[in-house]
Amino acid sequence: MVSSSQFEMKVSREQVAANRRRILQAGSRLFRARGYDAVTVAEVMQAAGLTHGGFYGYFRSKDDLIACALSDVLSGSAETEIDLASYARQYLTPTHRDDLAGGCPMAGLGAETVRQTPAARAAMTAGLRRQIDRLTSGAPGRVGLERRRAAIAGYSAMVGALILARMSDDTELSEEILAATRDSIAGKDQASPKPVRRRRKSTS
Amino acid sequence: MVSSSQFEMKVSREQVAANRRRILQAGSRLFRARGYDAVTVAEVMQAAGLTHGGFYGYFRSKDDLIACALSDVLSGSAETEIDLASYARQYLTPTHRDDLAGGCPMAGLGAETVRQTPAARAAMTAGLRRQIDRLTSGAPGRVGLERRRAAIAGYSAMVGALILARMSDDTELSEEILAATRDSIAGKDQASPKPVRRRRKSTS
DNA sequence: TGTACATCAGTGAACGCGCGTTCACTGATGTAC
DNA sequence: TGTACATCAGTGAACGCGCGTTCACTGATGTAC
Repeated sequence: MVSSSQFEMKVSREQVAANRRRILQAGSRLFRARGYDAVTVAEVMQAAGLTHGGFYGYFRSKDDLIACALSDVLSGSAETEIDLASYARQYLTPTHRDDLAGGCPMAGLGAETVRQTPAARAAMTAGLRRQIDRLTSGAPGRVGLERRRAAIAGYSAMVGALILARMSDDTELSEEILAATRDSIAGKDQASPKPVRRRRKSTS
Repeated sequence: MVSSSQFEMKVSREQVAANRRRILQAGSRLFRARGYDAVTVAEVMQAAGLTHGGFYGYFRSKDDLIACALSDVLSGSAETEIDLASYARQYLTPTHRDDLAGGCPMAGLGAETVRQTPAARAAMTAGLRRQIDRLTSGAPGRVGLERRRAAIAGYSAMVGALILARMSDDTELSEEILAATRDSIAGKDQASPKPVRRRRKSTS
């Protein structure tokens, strides 16, 4: 097969790219909401507006989709720094807790990803590394190492608290977990150390 | 059916009770190691030394086993208090990270339990509540509320850090997460505020 | 103590269902002349 | 510009497999006389 001109079939290619994007997003949302195993290839395709048979024109397998969907959601700009305190204040909210599908992939899928493909774990690890870096620049501390430690411990607390808050079947306990961890990171009494820097609603 | 004397069939009943205990323990370990969905009823029974058909003499369904197994592992003595700092020091270790089957159920199964039966969530919530109470008495702080907040935030950080450390495919990052969170809770420079009080190796 | 009977924990084959994956086909899009 | 042909994204039926669950059966344990 001779390689075709790169301007042939322009429209089709855009359509295909758009479909791929829709499959990735549908997969990402469904996986976060219900876990890897419980989500069906057919469901993902239906959510993307296609039939299940076409799936293998886009991905080699369900595992491939998982890895690609993770890479996709987690690939944010590594540049922008985030203020740890203000991030915690938006992360540890009932809104985020109840938004499984649109919420943080680390909290929703981190625990299950240990048993996934190396590619899936690699995608997650890369996302985690990026997130830590972004939080480090906006963390309190004199030295870089101190800020990095605060970022790691703070992010761990956020992820853990969100998971425990989601798990609890008692609303009061659930909200207590969010509030306690939020206050512990962002400071209940002490004012936020830096002016709040707004980020997108609730992801990675 | 007339209720039989409570001393009839003594041996059989003990055998049955022992088998039930073995099934619960095998289930608990397998679920923690591989997640609810990936574990087969037949596998659990084989691990308990039985064949799969006998399962329904012990439990009504796989979901029933999940709830009972969770209740079983999480039912520790609520009385004993735990020192937060020393608990963190044994919780956030590579040993615990690598011991999926014998490790903390909250870290291993917490995230997946959101989508489980009400009974499973209730068992987990009860276990979490007990754990928070035990950690509260051994947490730093002047007032009770302050100690409780430290216990919740500290435990959240432990669970989150263990999950993130397990997820990472890079050993260096994984151990950095454990160390950073451990130091953040237990104090790297400041001495532990209370004498270390030994607890069992690594559970709940 | 000995013998016939009842109970019931445990066995393993079988059933039904759902899911990942395959494949022959369709029909719209774009190409060649 | 118009017509015949090639490509290939998408369709939906079908396949195979594994899992939860059921069920007729076995055989050891304990009971009754």
